[in-house]
Amino acid sequence: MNRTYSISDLASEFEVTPRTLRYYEEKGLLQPTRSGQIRRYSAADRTRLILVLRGKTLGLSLQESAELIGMYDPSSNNNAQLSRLIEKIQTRKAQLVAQKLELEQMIDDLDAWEQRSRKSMKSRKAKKV
Amino acid sequence: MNRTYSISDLASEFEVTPRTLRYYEEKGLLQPTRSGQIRRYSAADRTRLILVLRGKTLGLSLQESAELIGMYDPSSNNNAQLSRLIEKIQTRKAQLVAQKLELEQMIDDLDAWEQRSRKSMKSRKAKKV
DNA sequence: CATTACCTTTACGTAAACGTCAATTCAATA
DNA sequence: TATTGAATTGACGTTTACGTAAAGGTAATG
Repeated sequence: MNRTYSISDLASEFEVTPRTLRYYEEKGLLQPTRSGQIRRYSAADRTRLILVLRGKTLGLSLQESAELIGMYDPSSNNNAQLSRLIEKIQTRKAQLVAQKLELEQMIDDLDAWEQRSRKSMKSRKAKKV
Repeated sequence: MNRTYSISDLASEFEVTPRTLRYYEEKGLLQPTRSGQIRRYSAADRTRLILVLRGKTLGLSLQESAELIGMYDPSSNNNAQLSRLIEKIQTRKAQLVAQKLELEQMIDDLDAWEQRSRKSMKSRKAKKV
């Protein structure tokens, strides 16, 4: 129990390079312990890594991810901050929803345009383009 | 009609610098015409700018935005690509939804922890922390 | 006509997020 | 014991997305 991970364990599991993990440590996102010179990553480190990587797919900077993760420190118990965090996420989600609607509008436009095109082609019968 | 915009028009409207607009042009995202040396942005340019900026808030690179915008070229009328685009957006939205759920779980955890803390404090009565 | 207000290009600078050697160390194995 | 494999620490390089002068053109205005 209390399993730990080597740098290559995590690197291969999450398809990042060791360099990336060291960089994240440098930026305070991970805090592996050392057995001698070698880094040993805890389950907590692994979880934080997951959060950082997810943050990236959501377009957050490492800085932002660091802040968000800091807000989920059970010992600090800062629910107010966590609520604000959720608000942020909701805002972002709303942006995505809006964007999606707009794209659907676009595709509808294109559909309509295609329809008209087809019709006018028909009316022009065999006329060449 | 066929209104155009100066670089500072767009810059101030969208709160970016002229440098940014020139950079976007350099990257092929905008294609203003010239009256003499001066750039004149069309409504189409303005629309593309909006899309680029929105892409940014969604965490897309300029490259990615360029690709997506390219997919919405009415003259190309490529509905299949547009559909793929919508899929991408939906995927991203799903990620956000999942993330939000996870955060809500986190806040619930913290709430529960807080509850327990309060209770144990009660049971210890006036014992100092 | 001189100033002001915008615009231009050229070009070097910068922060973030790693990539990519190079030179070592250390432990396990042939 | 020699080698191999994985790890380490520098340290410089790279890409993206602009920032920031510097030096100059142009048009309207006092």
